[in-house]
Amino acid sequence: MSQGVEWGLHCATLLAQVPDGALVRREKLAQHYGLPEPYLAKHLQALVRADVLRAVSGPRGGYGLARAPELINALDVVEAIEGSAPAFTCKEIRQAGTGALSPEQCLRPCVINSVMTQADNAWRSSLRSVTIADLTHRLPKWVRKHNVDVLTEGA
Amino acid sequence: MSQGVEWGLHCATLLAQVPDGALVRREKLAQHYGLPEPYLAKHLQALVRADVLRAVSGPRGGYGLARAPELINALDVVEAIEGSAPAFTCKEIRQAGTGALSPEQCLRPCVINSVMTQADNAWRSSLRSVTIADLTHRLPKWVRKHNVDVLTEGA
DNA sequence: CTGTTGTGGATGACTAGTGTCCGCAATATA
DNA sequence: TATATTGCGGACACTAGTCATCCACAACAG
Repeated sequence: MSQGVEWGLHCATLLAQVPDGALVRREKLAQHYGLPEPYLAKHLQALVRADVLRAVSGPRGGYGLARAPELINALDVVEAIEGSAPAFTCKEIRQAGTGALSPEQCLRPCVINSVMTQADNAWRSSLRSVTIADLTHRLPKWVRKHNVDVLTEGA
Repeated sequence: MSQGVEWGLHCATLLAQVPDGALVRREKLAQHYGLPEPYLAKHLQALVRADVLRAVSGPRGGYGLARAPELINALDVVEAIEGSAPAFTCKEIRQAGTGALSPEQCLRPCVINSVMTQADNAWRSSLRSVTIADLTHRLPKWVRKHNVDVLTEGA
């Protein structure tokens, strides 16, 4: 899995901690976690397109959450960066080779595909059950204070 | 996710269907699903190393299940091929950059890592709950007959 | 108008997955 | 024991996706 997921999750959680939904510049965001700014830009763009973050150009611009942190879950962030395609894709090999089944014999979905899909759904449900707000609340409050202090210093 | 997972799951399920745990040659296995035999060999080797399949060399040799199909679950097969490492790996970016936390401040695991790990566990639990025996039982019996017929013809 | 900031595309390096090949080891049969 | 068959293991290309950077363009505040 792409490390951009970790970046996106951390950035979204961080943006949920700034007071009054203030905007944070990309440079500041990158420096806060020691990330390469040009590449981080790519992932932030994906998050904006997925309506997880909002971006404002120009001076006093930057990034912020597009919605209330209670309305954004971890799956939103992960899918924005990794895409929503399931990790497992059935190639229907049961329809190939000497043991091939005809298309009429394959009206029922492949049992292996079903099992993998079920596992994928369990994974997605787990991520969907956690919101960005949950993530911030699980942080010790002195960590939240630390983050806000770092972000607002020199502002 | 590697397509070898699909191959391994199908092959394990197929081997569970042959009567008396008879061995099936690699060539036969590859032809049954129209797979490239040399590459399939790689994945079969991994399954043997993981004690999912057993292999016998020489004439009358081939592959069979290493254990009873009730004692092999889907996760065993997936991990044998994909490895057991979780898809998400935390790079601890909270300890880097201007917002870095000191190692003493990071005694608690990263909340984002926790969430991803929890989702990963849900995925693994889902796969672990399904055995190879379950997979064969979910197949229509005329499919099982079809597979056995194809495998035993010319034998 | 001007400087600041994000957007989108083009580009390249690097890693992992895909696929093949060949010599070696193991085994059943004559 | 000799031989043919079969799986094992490593070496080798090819491909796709990730990682990373750069630059011209658009949007915006003072």
